[in-house]
Amino acid sequence: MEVLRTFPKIKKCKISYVLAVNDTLNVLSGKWKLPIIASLLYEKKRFKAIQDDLTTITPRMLSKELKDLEMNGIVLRIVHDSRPVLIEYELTESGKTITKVLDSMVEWGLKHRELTIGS
Amino acid sequence: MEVLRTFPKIKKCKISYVLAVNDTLNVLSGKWKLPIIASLLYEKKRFKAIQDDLTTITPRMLSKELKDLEMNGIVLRIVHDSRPVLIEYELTESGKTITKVLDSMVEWGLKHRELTIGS
DNA sequence: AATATCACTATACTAAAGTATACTAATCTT
DNA sequence: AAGATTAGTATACTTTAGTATAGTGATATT
Repeated sequence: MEVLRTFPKIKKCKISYVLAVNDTLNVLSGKWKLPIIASLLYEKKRFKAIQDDLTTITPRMLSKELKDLEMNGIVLRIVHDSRPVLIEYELTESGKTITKVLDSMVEWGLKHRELTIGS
Repeated sequence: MEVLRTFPKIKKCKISYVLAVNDTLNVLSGKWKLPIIASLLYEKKRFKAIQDDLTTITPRMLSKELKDLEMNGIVLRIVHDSRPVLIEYELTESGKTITKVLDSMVEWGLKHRELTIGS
């Protein structure tokens, strides 16, 4: 949000596009968002399972990031009313389709390495 | 770099892909990288011109970010040996092609807004 | 009954990112 | 000669992001 408000006099690109880029960037930025999304890509998981995947994340951070991702419609928190209560985290449709953005990042990143370090 | 080192036990995606995503994310993250790239998208510009575009950036930040972008092969610093010395900043090929990533971000971001706020 | 596990929360801290304000050396304009 | 402009740098600060460490309440296991 902040980034885009500071976007300058460039009127050639629509404001909604700028907002859209920023939404995407917000979802992916920070140390843990991407690892968490990656951990949930192929299967829904419980809090502990994600934590075990990421090994060095603190529960405080994981909790905070999951809430963040949930609020932003990337992750779903499913509460099964069993005993004991089982809680699972799952990617939403948006959460799954963000792989397309990641793909374009892989493509650019690889080409960029070729052009810079490679040459 | 840091983000990817913490990437977990997910071995399904190649490590080079993870590095590539991280490279891309590093180029785009932070408050000012994207605005600076946007400012240079259609024409090369001088320090002052970029600063005027971004209006609220401090010269310290702009200087730091331009150095960063230069080191990462996104921006070229051209010193014309005129009097007075004229310095221009220009996007590299990689800098220009990153628009493809931005395009995919716009696409995802717009669809995501539709799916969440829109519905 | 004692210990363990799960899904977190609380408090206090450190580190990284960004800002505010002032300044400089070189040239240019009046 | 005095002031303005360009392309920054220096120092000190605030804010945001992330970490460390400990603890809670509900259940489950031995």
